Amino acid sequence: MKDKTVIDLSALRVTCQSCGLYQFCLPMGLAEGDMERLDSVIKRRRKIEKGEYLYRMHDAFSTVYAIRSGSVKTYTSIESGAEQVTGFHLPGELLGLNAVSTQHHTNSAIALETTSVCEVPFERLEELARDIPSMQHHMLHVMSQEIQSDHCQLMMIAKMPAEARLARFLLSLSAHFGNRGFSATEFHLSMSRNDIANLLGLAVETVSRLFSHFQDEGLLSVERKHIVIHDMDGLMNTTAQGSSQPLPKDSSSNQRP
Amino acid sequence: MKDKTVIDLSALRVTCQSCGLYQFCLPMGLAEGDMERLDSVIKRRRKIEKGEYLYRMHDAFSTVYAIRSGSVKTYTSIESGAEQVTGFHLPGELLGLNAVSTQHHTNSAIALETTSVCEVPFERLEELARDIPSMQHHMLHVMSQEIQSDHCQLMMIAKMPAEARLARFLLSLSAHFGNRGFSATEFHLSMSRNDIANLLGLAVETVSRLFSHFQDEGLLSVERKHIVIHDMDGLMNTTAQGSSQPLPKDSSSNQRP
DNA sequence: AAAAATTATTGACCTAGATCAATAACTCAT
DNA sequence: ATGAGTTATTGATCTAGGTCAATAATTTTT
Repeated sequence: MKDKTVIDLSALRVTCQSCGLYQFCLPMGLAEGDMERLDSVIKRRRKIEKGEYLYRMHDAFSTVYAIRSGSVKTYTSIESGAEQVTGFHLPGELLGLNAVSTQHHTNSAIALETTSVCEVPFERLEELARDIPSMQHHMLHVMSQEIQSDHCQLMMIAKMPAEARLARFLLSLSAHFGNRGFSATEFHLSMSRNDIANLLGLAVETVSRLFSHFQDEGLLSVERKHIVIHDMDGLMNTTAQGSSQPLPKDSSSNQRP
Repeated sequence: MKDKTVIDLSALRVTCQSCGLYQFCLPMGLAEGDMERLDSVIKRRRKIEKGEYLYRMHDAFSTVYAIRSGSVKTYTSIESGAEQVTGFHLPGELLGLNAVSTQHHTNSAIALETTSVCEVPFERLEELARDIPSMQHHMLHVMSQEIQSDHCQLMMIAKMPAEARLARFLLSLSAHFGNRGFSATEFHLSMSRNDIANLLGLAVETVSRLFSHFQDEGLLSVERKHIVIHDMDGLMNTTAQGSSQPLPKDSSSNQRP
């Protein structure tokens, strides 16, 4: 039986210090006083149910979002109707900054499960960034990371075989969870096979077959969305399409899994 | 016969106002006084011969580069030796910002032809950005644009057939030149077929065949690196793999709000 | 200016992964 | 619980584009 008051209390106190993720999130590296200024700017905490949108492509841009819990899929689409998943986003990640240049969102963000986010008005954040050098730097840092991770994704889709792409995807998820104190070898996929396939530029069927194949090889166990990695090194080896294995680093403190 | 003194004079005066590209470049939208402050920060003008590196992957990051003339190819590589071209960069573009997060470059930038760049020490730029709101905004703007263009590239490689990828590539070059007052229908490719293929995630042979194919269709003439587009609409149609044609927008016609 | 090296084109063939199709397993609304 | 609608798995086939190979055009080196 749960004590409702505890839940309500935590919901009321919207402070970064009280959030377990603050060292991965926006306030990363801020001095105490600056963190309070940031707190005063964070509008509120919002709860998003599975399938709800955080924002949609073409929406006016005014707010960036920090994920507290849950997970979010972002994707762009073109007129022809084709969609491209651009990433899955986990707690601590900052979403929406890439709309700065157009002033409207160029992708949609939809919750993959019940998700809680902090909303930060971008204008206020820009003001803060002027006064707090480390905040300004952090925003550039976050965007720079996103670019790097996009380049990595590009390379993966353009140059690596299907097997290596899925292995890398799983390893990066694993690293992400590991970094945050969760199990790196056993976790839950909040996204569908379809979404994974789309992100990796593959057909669903290929992803399905690869999961089965990895399982047959004894590299992992997969049962629907539950993954247990048995042979991390083995998985890594499959990501090396040439000779030496390129270890996948957690694009961590932020960005894509 | 050329008058050397004119050339020397323009080389001496390192001011943004005197540069034909200033409305596409870093000083975009700056007030006059602010532009002078920017001028005082720009270290020098550097000339890079074809094949020389502006910077290499893993180099320490200290400087961002604005291209004045010529063109630059950026690419990342992984341990296995595979390389991924991440972009071709033309006058007015700003290079290097994506190294902010790691403090060292994660890609290499090599000149495709004789190229002239302005060097801006990043630390000084960060300082300026604190004092000049529109400069801070512009830096975020540039990075946001880069992310959007990477997402577009991702979508292209993951979802579009080879023909559409090359057509889009040519159209975006065309738009870029058009925007800068050059011919949108006749231009020179400074990059090799190999580089184009790499950027688009294709084999050289495929690119070659597609050029021939486009020519057979009467869409364009190609002679080595010289391109003349005859049927812009026709080219656009080939980029629509489904139904309606997604018009390619120039990746770098920066508009400040 | 000739030789060597690089870059581009074209053809013949082949394969990784897409597509099509048929179940099976799960989710959700009633 | 029950049926409708998803989502996942597996097999059979097909194809876009990759690979291999030969040649030509161009650039670079000597």
